[in-house]
Amino acid sequence: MNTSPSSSPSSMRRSESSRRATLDAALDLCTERGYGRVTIEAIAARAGVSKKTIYRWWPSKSAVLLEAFTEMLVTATPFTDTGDIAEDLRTHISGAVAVLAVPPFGPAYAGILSEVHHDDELAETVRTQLIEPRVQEAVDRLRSAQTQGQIPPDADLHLAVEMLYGPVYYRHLLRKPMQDEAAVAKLVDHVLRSLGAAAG
Amino acid sequence: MNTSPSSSPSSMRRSESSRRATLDAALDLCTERGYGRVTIEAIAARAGVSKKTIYRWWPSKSAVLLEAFTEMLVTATPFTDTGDIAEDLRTHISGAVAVLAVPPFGPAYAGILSEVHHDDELAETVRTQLIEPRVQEAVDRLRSAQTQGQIPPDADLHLAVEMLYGPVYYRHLLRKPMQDEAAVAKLVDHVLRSLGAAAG
Amino acid sequence: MNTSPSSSPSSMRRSESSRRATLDAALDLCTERGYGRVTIEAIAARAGVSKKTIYRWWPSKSAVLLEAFTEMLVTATPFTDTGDIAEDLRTHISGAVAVLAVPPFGPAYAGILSEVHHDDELAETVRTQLIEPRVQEAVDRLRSAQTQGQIPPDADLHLAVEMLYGPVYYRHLLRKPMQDEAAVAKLVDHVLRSLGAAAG
Amino acid sequence: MNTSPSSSPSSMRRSESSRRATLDAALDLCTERGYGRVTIEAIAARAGVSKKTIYRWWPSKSAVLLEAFTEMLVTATPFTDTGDIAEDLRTHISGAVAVLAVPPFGPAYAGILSEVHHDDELAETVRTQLIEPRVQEAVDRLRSAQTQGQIPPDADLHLAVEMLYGPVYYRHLLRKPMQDEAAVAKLVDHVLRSLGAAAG
DNA sequence: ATCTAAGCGAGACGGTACGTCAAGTCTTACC
DNA sequence: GGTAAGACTTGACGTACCGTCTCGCTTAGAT
Repeated sequence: MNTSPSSSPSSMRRSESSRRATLDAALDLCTERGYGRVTIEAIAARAGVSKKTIYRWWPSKSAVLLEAFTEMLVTATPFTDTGDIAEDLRTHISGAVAVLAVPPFGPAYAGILSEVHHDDELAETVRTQLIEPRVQEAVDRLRSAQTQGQIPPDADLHLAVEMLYGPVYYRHLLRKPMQDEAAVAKLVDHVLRSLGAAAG
Repeated sequence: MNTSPSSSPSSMRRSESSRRATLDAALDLCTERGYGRVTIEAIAARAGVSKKTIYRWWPSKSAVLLEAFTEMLVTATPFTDTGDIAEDLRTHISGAVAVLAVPPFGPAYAGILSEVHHDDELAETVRTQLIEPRVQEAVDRLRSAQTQGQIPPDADLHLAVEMLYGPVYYRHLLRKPMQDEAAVAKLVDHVLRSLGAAAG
Repeated sequence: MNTSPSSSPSSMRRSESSRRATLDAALDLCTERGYGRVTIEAIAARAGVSKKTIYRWWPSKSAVLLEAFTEMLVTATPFTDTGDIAEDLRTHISGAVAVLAVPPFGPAYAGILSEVHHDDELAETVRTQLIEPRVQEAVDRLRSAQTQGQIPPDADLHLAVEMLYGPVYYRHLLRKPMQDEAAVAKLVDHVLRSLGAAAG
Repeated sequence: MNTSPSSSPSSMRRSESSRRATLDAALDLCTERGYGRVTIEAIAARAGVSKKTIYRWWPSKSAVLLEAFTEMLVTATPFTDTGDIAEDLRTHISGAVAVLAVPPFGPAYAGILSEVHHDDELAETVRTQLIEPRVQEAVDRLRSAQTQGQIPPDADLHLAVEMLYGPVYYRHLLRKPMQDEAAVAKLVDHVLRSLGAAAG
């Protein structure tokens, strides 16, 4: 695992304090003015860091925010195995919904996704650093439920994950986030039922 | 139905030719350079229209592209009623997937969504002009299937629509669009089954 | 003599009320915001007159202000003949200084002069309508003094006029206007002495 | 003496080559299209300099041209002391007339003066950087003549300077520049005579 | 223990686009 | 036909950020 998701000059002489100040300033600005109004210029000014330093270590402002965002997400949506697949999916999805509900993470993530379409490198990073690990965890948990007979052996687990995350993204992007635990539970139930599982 | 989706001064003296040239130029530029590199400046130059005129009738570049995009979408994803709900949902979702697959509409829509999070007015327009009419059509069709007994009477139709559109959006935003008709069919089957419908 | 110093279509159907409203609005705006910030746009709005109408009758905003300014000046600096040339010159120059000291005339005139250098037509109008009549009056009065023996017969009267007006313009343009009657009197004395006249 | 006539950030890091290119481009454009048609936009384009850089160092286009003009004038109108005050004044005034006769300096200066009336900062700069040093030189030279008895001890030297420069400005602004050395000589003679000096 | 090369802050630079303003032209409807 | 209203193209405004580029400075690793 690459412990430094950001990039090039690769040096031990990198200033950790500059890195921290940059990430913090970026999140603060994102909270205050929204993703679209965050600029490298402003991050540098706020962090007391030179623009050059930012450009040395990150390719774009979305990369900065992505790093800050990822740091957060890793700890926020753990995957548990209580033996009850429905319970565990509810916990996981609720965690994701909760993170998106807390400024600045929701807007920041929407902003990052907004640039995925015209930034190939960013798209790659989002997929490999953020999406795939999470999807893999979900698939793994589903597969374990499968071996325990809670889910039919021929179920399409990747489709299931998409049916779980899809509505979450859909609502987040249209700014009508999932309201409560009940909505999440209902979604999880439907997805499990669509796989042919016994009702939750 | 609002016949003039764009905005303020409201006048009969508005030049239709300027409006057309603007929308066309916007889409062309979106194809050529991608949403992120479209600028009002460039649209104006390409359309042979003054920036002032654009600013007079639209609040932002996303509003311009949204209008162009909406014009297209209205005719591209009609709702049919063949009596077979699975068939009709497949047709509709496939239409949406197909539109998103054709440049410049896919990138344009991703770009528009990307600004929904920091542009309240745009968000409102997207929801009322674009999303809700389409969702309503889908819900209507599902309800009709419900009265015909193809779907249980207590099914949550709005959730169903979200489970259909959700993965489409999810994949579009992560740039892994639905590959083929089979994938769409599988999704539709799962959603219907999650509602407790008889298998497709 | 051309009674309508402004220009082209020459019609009896011209609206006098529009003309008045335009000139008044122009002077008002000149007082309020200074010559540089007067615009045709603003004059039209203030006067309740269409831009087209202004462009129909005047070639530029300086032409508008020049017409308004000239109307005023005609009556403000009369030439008297008390028999005492020094007295009469003092009266005349003091009149000119006084007009320039009253907003909006001073700034307006400075503004008009400022465009003389890149507007040939305006330059011509300023010279023939404004400067030359006034210079001629001064020369005439000096000549009359000459025939009365108050000034030597070989004196260069045009140079004298320039030595009188020169410092007035010089100070006006550098925004250090003549302070008082005494300064004017001193100037007149010096000019007369430079001509070889008996001391005032 | 202020070695950096232009303004604010005051830095050693300023690019001299940008400064030169800007001043040169400004004068060139002034020659080609006249003061009124010179724009910051065009200066920047011609000089290969960014607009930001111009705005960083000068408050307005007149300030740019003033700096260029001042550089020229300093060397063009030196003050000599041949012992003959009339001779020296003729030399000085002829120098000023000559500079104004050479495009782009005459039109540039008229343009600058044209903005003195609605630009307080510019007015201050023109007075302190351009006018007063020159006036002071003239007054000094006149005072030296005074101590040598060429001019009466009670003569008003500042008035004399105004009588010299006044007609030059007057004629320049009305675009009837002094024609020749003889005209300048005549003016100088009259001014000296007005002071009570012995005839030239 | 001192070189020395890197990272660093600061910020000037050439650019692109922004959103606004006014210029001057043109069209529509009124009188 | 002159007029008020106002949409239109053009082009400049002054500002904000972009990403690149010196500058000196500090600072850690290698000499």
